[in-house]
Amino acid sequence: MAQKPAIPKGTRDFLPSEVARRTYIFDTIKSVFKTYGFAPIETPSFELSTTLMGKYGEEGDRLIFRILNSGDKMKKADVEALNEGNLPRFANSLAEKALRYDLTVPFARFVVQHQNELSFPFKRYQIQPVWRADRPQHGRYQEFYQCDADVVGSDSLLYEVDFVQIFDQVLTRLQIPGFTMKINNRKILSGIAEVSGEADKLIDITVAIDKLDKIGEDGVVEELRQKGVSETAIATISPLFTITGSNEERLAQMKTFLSASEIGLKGIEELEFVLEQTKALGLERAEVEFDVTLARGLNYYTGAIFEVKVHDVKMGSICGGGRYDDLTGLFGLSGLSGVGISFGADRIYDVLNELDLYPSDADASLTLLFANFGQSEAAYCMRLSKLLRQKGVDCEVYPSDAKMQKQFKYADNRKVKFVALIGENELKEGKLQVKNMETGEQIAYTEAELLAFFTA
RNA sequence: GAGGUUGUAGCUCAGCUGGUUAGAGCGCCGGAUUGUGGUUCCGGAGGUCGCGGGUUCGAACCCCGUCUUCCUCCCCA
Repeated sequence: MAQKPAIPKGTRDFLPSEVARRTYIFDTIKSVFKTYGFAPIETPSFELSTTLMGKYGEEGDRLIFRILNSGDKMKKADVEALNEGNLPRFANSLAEKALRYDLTVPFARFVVQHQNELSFPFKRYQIQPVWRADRPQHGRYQEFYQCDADVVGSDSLLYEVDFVQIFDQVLTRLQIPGFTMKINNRKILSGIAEVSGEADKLIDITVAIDKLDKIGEDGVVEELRQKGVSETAIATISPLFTITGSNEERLAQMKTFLSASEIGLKGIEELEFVLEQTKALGLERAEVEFDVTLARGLNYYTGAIFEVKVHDVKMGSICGGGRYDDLTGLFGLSGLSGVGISFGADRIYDVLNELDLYPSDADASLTLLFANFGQSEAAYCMRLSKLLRQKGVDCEVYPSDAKMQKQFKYADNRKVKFVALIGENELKEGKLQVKNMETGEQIAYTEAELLAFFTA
């Protein structure tokens, strides 16, 4: 071994026990999605650059992994653009393909492309990896799995209500003890910008107030100034920083604040509906909080905005989502409203590891190991294994007649539930020894009894 | 993309102002126990000190570059 092999930064390997835990997470999410009527689709891991570029804001483009053209296509490089200093155009000429950055934009592309094969409202879920050329940090990877559920072709707020239930169901089933679902509405943010007289600075304003809990009131004011927001506008916005009380009380205060803004009041109305319906349905573990400062960077959201954070753990949001009225419009099909959510599987995996929340059978391994006592005994065990496997029992025969100590140690490491000891004597007497590795108890069975025991 | 930080055995980490042959615990392998694991006891193997260059009589330690880790921004799952 000349040099130790390595994997790229921000990626990870998963051992069998780790994959078992991740499978448990994926299966939990899938089963809930399914009960709400979502069906799975898949899209390619990479898309045409033009499909992705420009869909995630200025910062987003920087974080998209580009795939270098190969072979003769390299000759298509736009050297002129390079000389002119137009790096984006030069990059586009070098890389016609890019790894997907999220699952929502490819889904919008998918819907437009297959519009005549789908019936609307179209509900799909999608669990696949995405890639971001971000600087890795705790809970931040360059390759990670998103678990998305979206519905397009309906502007019904009942779907927002469903998604709130889905967040609650999934995270409750995963045994996460406490988590808060923050909810806001982009129309309320538009209303704020409108009321302050800076409607054209909507993005700057929302990005700034989104940082309230991080940089504080003074920090937000400072950032607003830097972005060129007027002092009168800042003075108008400032009272929002100190809004408190229950969701109902906050909504009431916002209603007053936005009384002059039609779009703002529309946002309040939508949010009220979702919160009322949610209250009527009830929640298991989720706490719902209306947070005016919740903005979510994605600039395609137009209505509800969601974010979920786990209590008492140092981790960014584990889920996000929202409504986007015209995402498919970017690909030439307008008039379709969509709403969706995303579970960050890798962050959930990290949280569950940190809080040690896996059920004991999440990493269950082999059910039965046949100890190997030699050629003829092993041959008998192989026949018995085949019978058991046909009944769906997972089992295997130890590959060589090594010392019992070694065979048992192997069984122990593999977390095997039972070890069968079938040597010369057992075969002669027709008494097959089966040891329970947890209790240490050992029982002799006839072949028929053994088959019955494991297939019962 | 900006600034900082980390890297020593499979894992977690010691290693003094630069000074012989780089250590420990756990794990691994073997034995005590030739048909019984998870406990105990005894023994053993295992390291180009992330990589490349430089300074020095001498570098795990100092300098430069690079990769990686974690952190703060940016942004986000």
